[in-house]
Amino acid sequence: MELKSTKTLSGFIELLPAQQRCFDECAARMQRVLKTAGFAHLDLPAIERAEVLTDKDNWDEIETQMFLFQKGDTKMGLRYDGTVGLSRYVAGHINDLVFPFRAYQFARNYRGERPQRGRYREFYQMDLDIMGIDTLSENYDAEIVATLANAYGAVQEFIGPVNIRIGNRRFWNALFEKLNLTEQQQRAAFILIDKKDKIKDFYDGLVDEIGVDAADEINKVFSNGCRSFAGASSDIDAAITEMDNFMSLLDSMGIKNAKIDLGIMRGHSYYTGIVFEFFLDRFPELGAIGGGGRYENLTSKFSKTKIIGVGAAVGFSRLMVALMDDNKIDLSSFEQPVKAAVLVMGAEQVQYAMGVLADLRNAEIVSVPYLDAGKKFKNQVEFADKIKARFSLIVGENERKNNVLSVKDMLSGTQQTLDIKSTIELLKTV
RNA sequence: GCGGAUGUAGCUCAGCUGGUUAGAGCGUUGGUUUGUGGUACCAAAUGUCGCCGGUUCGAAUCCGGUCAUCCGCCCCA
Repeated sequence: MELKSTKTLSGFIELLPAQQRCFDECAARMQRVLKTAGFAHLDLPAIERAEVLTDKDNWDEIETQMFLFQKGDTKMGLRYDGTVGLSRYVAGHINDLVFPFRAYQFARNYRGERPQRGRYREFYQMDLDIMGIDTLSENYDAEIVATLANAYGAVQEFIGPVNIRIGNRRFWNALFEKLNLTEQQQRAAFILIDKKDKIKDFYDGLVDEIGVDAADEINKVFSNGCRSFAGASSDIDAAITEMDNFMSLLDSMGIKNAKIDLGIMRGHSYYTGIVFEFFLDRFPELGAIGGGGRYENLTSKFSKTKIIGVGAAVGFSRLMVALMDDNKIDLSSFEQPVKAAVLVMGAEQVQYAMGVLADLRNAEIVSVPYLDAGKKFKNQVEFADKIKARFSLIVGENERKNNVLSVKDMLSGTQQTLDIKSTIELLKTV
């Protein structure tokens, strides 16, 4: 019989047990930080109506980017990030929620694009957002960034320290206005600035799009800093003041690893104010490991009420898989979860062994039995060794008759005979 | 959608200037007197060499096509 492939579909991820434990631990720690900051956990549907996911009508074109399908007359698709579903959710439950509304999601998202390194078709993303009706203070922007920084801080022992770069769309909009750029020129300039670090002919490209004079002004932002434009216009001043305020709020919350970098743009067109990206100090080559910003009008297609938000997303799978694949995370602490392997020598001992197992578990000792009692004892010890059990608890005829256990220390190889109570005491102290 | 690379045992790969029964390491199973693992030694099992076609006396090896995977673009809603 021909064997079927055991490989996952391209772009899909699965982890080995130790990796998964590490993944779960990091996910739990980061979520705990968000819960402490009062973010409500939302677990929204993975499938949305196609019209929620896209405004485009060209089914063939968007099918290359998303997973779309049809049941009866309903076109639907898998969500590609948390923001779209959240917008629908908030707009739909506007009377049931208290604003400013803060929520986080930790969920799988799906993209239909062709996979490549660090880009998957199915991945976990952590989204956190604060949304307000009509107004939402820019002070929340700082709170979002500080909260996310703390979430990364909770897993610092695995991923190392992060640094934060802060951009500001408002500043650029004000500058573009001042430079009298057309809408088309603004869009072109946006894209070039966003890709600034990736492309070589940044300046030449700018000149092509918006002319020498404007290109020189934009270059000045990167050479002399945004402050050199102080007084150029009231909008520019307001943007600079906004950034100053933002940075001092971060400082108040103990976040010292942030700096302004106006090259940070973010690809999404919906951002309107502060934008930010997080990077790893130790592995800058991984690129942004999370980011976000302030947006407006994201819910306009669902509600007439104006909802303003600031949010962030963490590419959690991408981050963890990139680090684990290159052995940048030490998994040794995740490889030894079993405290006791209960080895059973002969079917007559099974009943006694099961009682021992229940006692161990009541005492919250992670314990695993080997219940093929007819197997050679050698195989049983080998099993205990392979699962890296700290102790083997041997149950043979003698042990059962005397109501004791042979407790073998798998590191030293030494062995002693103890009753169940003393065994549990020993295991709890190790 | 475009470009590059790769497809050989469960896994990682060698073999590829064409030539008898296709190899290694790891893993798996069994054994080294059967109540004791991590080391060592011995042995065994497993492949239509991705698929289709062509060249040839002869193809894992050369050529064409196709599919798949990986990498890089495009795209990034």
